[in-house]
Amino acid sequence: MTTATSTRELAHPTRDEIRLEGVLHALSDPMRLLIVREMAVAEADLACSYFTLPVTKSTTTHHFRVLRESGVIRQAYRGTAKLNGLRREDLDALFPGLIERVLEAAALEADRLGTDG
Amino acid sequence: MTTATSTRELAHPTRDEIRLEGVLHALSDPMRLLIVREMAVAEADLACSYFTLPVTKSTTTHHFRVLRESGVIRQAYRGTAKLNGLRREDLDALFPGLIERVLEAAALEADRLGTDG
DNA sequence: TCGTAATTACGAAGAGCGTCGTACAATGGG
DNA sequence: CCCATTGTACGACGCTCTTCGTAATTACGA
Repeated sequence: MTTATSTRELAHPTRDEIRLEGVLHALSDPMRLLIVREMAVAEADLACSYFTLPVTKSTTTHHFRVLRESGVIRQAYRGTAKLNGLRREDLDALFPGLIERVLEAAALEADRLGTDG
Repeated sequence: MTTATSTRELAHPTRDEIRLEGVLHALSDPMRLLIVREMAVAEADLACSYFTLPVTKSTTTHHFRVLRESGVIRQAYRGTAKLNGLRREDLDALFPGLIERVLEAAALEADRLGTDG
């Protein structure tokens, strides 16, 4: 109802509010791990529509929200799109090296299983 | 029914059967993370009764099983007790450095939050 | 053999998760 | 102004999870 154009704000946990258990849980889902892996290799933030997951848009929205609310990613509106990016700095400050190891482990497992990522 | 004394066998996933998502999920529960943290600082394998968790024994058994079936720990009977130990070699071979980072992150978070582990 | 300590099995309650479908909202372009 | 694009809200379904209580199992020791 406010007159501002892009007032759509998204709730993010502050760095202090991020919990290890929440991050691990967020990463323990195959779809979300896939999202995070694609996001990690990207230089810039990506729109949700960039990710082509074998689930509906509703489900995709749900997974993005879980990732955001756990502190793994940051989301911001830009026009009709919503840009997503890893919160690398926050995660590395809280859990040094953790994300890198998870990404590396995911890549190794993908190779090992012959699947992709 | 067999005449052997300690035939009680426990099903463990082979190294190849361990999945990253399963490991992350297993570690995403506070109780299980607590168990793994205590196990990590121990030199030898520990009995279930060593761990004093704020849940009942039934629940503790459940968590140990989740950890075993995800490949995080190994369990073996010895008398009336059941000894538990981290599968460090398997985990490090599959996901190099991952467990160490998780343990380190858990310790950092415990310090940060003033809780313990 | 009997008792005790350690752990499991089973069933159940309650909550949460992943998924979907449909209807809705916001933005930008013609 | 209308429409296409992008993403959300809501309700629902089935499944899994965490937790418990109680009964049962196993092994050791007296």
